[in-house]
Amino acid sequence: MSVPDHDTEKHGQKRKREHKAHAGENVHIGDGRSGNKKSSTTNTASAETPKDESKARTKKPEFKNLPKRQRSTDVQRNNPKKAAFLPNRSLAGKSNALLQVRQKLPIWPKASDIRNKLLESDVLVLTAETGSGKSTQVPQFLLSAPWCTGRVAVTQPRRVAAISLARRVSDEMGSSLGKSPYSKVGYSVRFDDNVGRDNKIKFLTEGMLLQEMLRDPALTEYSCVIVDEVHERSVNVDLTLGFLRGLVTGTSDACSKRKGKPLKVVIMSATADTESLLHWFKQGYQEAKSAPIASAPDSVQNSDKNASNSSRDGEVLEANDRAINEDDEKMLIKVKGRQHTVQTIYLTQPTQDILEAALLRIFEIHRKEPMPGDILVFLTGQDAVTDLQRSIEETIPAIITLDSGLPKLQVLPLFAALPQAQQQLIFEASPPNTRKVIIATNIAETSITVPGVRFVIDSGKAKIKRYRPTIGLDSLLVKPITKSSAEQRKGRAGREAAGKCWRLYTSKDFETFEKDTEPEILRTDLSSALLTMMARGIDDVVGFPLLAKPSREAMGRALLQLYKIGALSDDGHINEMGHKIARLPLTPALGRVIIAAASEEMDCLMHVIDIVSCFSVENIFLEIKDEDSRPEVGEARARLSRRQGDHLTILAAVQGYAAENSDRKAWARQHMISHRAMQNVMDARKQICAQCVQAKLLSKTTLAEAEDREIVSENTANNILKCFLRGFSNNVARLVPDGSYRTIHGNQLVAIHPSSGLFGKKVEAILYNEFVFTNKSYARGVSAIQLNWLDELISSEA
DNA sequence: GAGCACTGC
Repeated sequence: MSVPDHDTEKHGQKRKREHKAHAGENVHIGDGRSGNKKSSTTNTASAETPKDESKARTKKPEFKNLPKRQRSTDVQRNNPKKAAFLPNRSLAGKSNALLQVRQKLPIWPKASDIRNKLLESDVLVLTAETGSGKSTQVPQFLLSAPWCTGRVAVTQPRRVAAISLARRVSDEMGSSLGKSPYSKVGYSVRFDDNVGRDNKIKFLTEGMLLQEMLRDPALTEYSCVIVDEVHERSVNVDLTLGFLRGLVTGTSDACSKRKGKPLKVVIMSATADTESLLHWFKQGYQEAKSAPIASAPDSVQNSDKNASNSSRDGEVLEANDRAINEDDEKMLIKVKGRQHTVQTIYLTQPTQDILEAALLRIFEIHRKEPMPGDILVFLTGQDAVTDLQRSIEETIPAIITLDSGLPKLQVLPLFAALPQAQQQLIFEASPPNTRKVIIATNIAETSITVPGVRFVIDSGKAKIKRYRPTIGLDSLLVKPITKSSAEQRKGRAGREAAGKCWRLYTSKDFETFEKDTEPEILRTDLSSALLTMMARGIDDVVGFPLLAKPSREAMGRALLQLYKIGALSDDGHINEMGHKIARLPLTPALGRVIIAAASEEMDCLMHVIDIVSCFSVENIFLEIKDEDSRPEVGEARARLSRRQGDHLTILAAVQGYAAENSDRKAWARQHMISHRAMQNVMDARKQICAQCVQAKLLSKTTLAEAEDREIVSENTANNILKCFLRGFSNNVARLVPDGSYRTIHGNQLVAIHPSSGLFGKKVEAILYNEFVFTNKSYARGVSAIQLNWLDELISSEA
């Protein structure tokens, strides 16, 4: 199997490369536009390497809830040669064949129960374990409901999941996908909108639904919103639920725009605490009943609870009463999954050395457990993964000497920063008589499903990011996982057959784990979430219904932050600047930088967009390892390096990549820059440019002229950094006499991260993109600035 | 001298 690396570059010369490419996401390109016999792949992928094409761009489509056998149709789609031979009856034929499989899913017998409950109630909470088929079947069940005159939306936390589920459901329905005529199923994710006029079901990311609410807060196009994977509790899902509660209970201003058409909300989750979810919705109905006017501010609400209800629709009130009095059972459905049994084995004594324990366990499994059966090990991070990989590889020779009859071991690391081609290896069949050992971070818990796993080894730990509002610092530390997370990891052994899970902790330790992972909204910088609310008309962000209430401190810090960048007026309401920032798919700080760069005085928008695009995707720089580094790589990198620091170095990298018109992939390899990350940067750049044109921050002519960007002058370089200062005025530290850096606000000690070009350098002051505590407080994405720029900043604000 | 995982018209 060749490494799927050389996918499209030769072909890419001819077509505009940028808008297609975000490897790992586009499950397959162009497919949506022609889900029928004329395989779309012909115009994009190299016909001679169809498999490589699909693999290069695919993190394995994740059919969480479907048995492996069912995935075969996707293989056919991925393989245009094969697909070309499929007769044209394929759509209907495929759908019929799939029906038999669907009927065996645990969720299948629940169809009428689900429909009946939604006749009575607008809200339904459905818990279903992995393998039940909920994500694919429930949307289809609802299409025949009498209230279902509009679309059914299904939200997903991740883009790949939204796309692959849409494809699966369209197959099941005998429909083509997306924009093609008569297609019943579409999807909408960032960079890839594939929704057709006739679509009845639309899969979309949570973020995308929130975006749609900006334009249509009442979600008038939908009869139902299914919120899937709620147990993951992303910030976006919590915001989504808040808005949906307002819509179903009638407290949202937007309700009247639905013109009496009901909105049904189905909340689907694997493990969530269903009682409290339901309780929270009922509480919403209760509050709606006592609130005098839709979305009245607190002060008004408190003044007279029995004041006129006349402004609200009588029907809504009736529905609310019904909901409040409803028996919980009538709003709840639980479905068993179809997982194979997994035996759990704990340590009898706690261990000090997880890697050692994992190493022993791996060889123990390898000697005693039958083949086939791959091993999946969950560790905390990239370092641990590569350490264990090394130990295993060092130990293998000794083990073989002891027992030469053992099967071989193939060790495969898996973490997000790993180049795509290497991630892809886990999906490839291992050589005969070989057992795979996949050593993974949390990426294998939710984002990537590893096939062939029968044995799981769980370290019981993960790195968790947590924001500290008091000092504006993110910490990224190793913590014990939660019970639900441990169950999730264990379940990875039982997807294809019965399996075993070794936990590298005692059952007593397990009992000390928290039940569920703390919702992200409680451990993140809230400025983005609050701006999202405000831009959608929520005046009283403190009163916005959230399943988990962040601390006052965190809210206060975020509001202050928004005020500081000028997104709020003095009275605390969102202003025009805030609205502009909210429209950009960026953090508020980065959005503010964009606005600053568009000013006549600064005039460096195109450059700033390049840098901001990089900060909004993963790290573009690959690590140069000592062993394999070719001298020319070091030189190529050095040519990109800029003395001012990382911002301008990144700019040089993006410009170098964008200017390369013949072979960008080779350029990326030559500079040890991630091609995949760069494709994402190009997508983001294009999107941000388009939005800047729309917001009149950028004229189309400037955009067109900017294709060859000139060398950055000293003055422009300074302006670029001054723009970043606008959004990141808190992220400034100055050199103090002992040679360390301390923050201007708060006098915190800051070390320049070793990945920075300014590492080890002493400059009067630094500006940085991120402040993260790992084993020290590190500044990442660092540039040198002049302290007097801060005075300029203050005087220009005044 | 070091990087859990996602998302955004």
